[in-house]
Amino acid sequence: MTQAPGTRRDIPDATVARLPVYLRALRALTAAGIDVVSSEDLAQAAGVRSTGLRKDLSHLGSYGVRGVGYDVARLSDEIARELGLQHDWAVAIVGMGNLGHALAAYSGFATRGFKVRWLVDEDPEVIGTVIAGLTVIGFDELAMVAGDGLIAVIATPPTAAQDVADQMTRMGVRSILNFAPCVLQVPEGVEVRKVDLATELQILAFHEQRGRDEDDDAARLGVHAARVAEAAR
Amino acid sequence: MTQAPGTRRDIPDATVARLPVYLRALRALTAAGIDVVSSEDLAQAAGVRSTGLRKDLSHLGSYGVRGVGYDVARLSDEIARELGLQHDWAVAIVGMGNLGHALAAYSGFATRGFKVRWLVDEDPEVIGTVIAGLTVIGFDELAMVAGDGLIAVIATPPTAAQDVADQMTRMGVRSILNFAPCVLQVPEGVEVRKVDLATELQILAFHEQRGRDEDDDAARLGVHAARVAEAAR
DNA sequence: CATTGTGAACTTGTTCACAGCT
DNA sequence: AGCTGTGAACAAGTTCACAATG
Repeated sequence: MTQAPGTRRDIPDATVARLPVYLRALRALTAAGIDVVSSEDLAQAAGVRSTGLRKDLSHLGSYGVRGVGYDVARLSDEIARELGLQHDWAVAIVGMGNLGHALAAYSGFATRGFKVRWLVDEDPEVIGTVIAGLTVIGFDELAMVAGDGLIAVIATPPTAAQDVADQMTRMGVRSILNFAPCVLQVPEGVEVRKVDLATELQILAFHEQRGRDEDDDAARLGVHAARVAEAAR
Repeated sequence: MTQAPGTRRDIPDATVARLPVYLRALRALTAAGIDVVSSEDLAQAAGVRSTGLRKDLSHLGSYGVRGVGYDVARLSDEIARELGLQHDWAVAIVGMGNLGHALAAYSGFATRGFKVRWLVDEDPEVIGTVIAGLTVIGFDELAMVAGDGLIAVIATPPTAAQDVADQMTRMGVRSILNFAPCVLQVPEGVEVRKVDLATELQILAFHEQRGRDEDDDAARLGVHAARVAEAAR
């Protein structure tokens, strides 16, 4: 079986995770009026190495010109297409606490392919109130209006998160962004990504502690002065 | 040179990133009154495979008992120690917009080893106001009070983020959690972790689109009925 | 004898070196 | 001449199979 036209040339997960970053950098270049960029410069802007960038882009096909670089507009389109961003995706935010509020008001979604279309809560006190121009609805109402391809953002307390996930998957949602600090159990085929603030801080704490120990080692070895000098450029 | 006591047996990054999840699961077990757990059960709770969990824990040392499992309290302590969570870490949140507000009010930090100690903004209108029980201060004031080991959370618009990062690193901060959708340039030795909401959604969009295409393929191949039956268990 | 801990096999991701184009 | 695209080497991470052991 050969590669049919339009067949998924499968792109490594690590590459997919970087495409949004490239896209953002490309959009910034467009805004700056730059329309051709080398892998070296784009890599710099995206915080990766040029050789890795080229390998990533090679998975999408050959859109660069040797000796010249990449056409910014063309590459943007190509990446956007690959990520499925030709049209906007509808997003439902569930859980209207502090975080839910902030997410509802966050302007960064609209410019990057997402339309917050529904705000959901289970508290009757909250249902019906208007947040950031949208009326908060309950699950039953969401179940009636939710279309295909809806992306759910869970911003509830962790105790409620699994129940919310169950309800969402039952109504056909296949993509979930989970802000609740807990592991979600979902049926196969449902993709969950998590954002866990405390976890991120704990990872930083590990490195902070390690850095400290290294400083101790350095001091013991008398390297400290050299390091300070270096830090001062 | 042999492994001195207390020397960094270096733990793989991938393992470090999972330790917080294990810790959370262990704390939940403690709360439930369970004091011994098998790798199988803990892995389930943490959303990983038992064999991977055991490999991860093996990097910390041997704290399990063969034929029995792990002592929940002991393992919790061990992981907390490894992450440097014996004492709380001070956190400064910079940028008091929507997101900054929500983060300042977020209760999930305190219970997991972090104390939000400073709220920072550059707007004179905002400086001096009280948010979640803390008075917002300016950078100059932060520079005077900030001690060693401070963790900075950047919740400013992307245009301000690099400047903030520069100021923070200049005052000795070595750990940054960046919520602004941009790449930060920092000196060597400074650890940056980023949380980018739109990026996460774009990764989900990729999988959502791919799932859709696969459904199309399946339908074309007449596999759809089988899949539906399977999904219904 | 159930369960941990681990070398070895495998898979995925990154870097290097350089051939291939324009 | 300059920059992309890519196979080959290397490194990191995951899974497997099973020996070790309380």
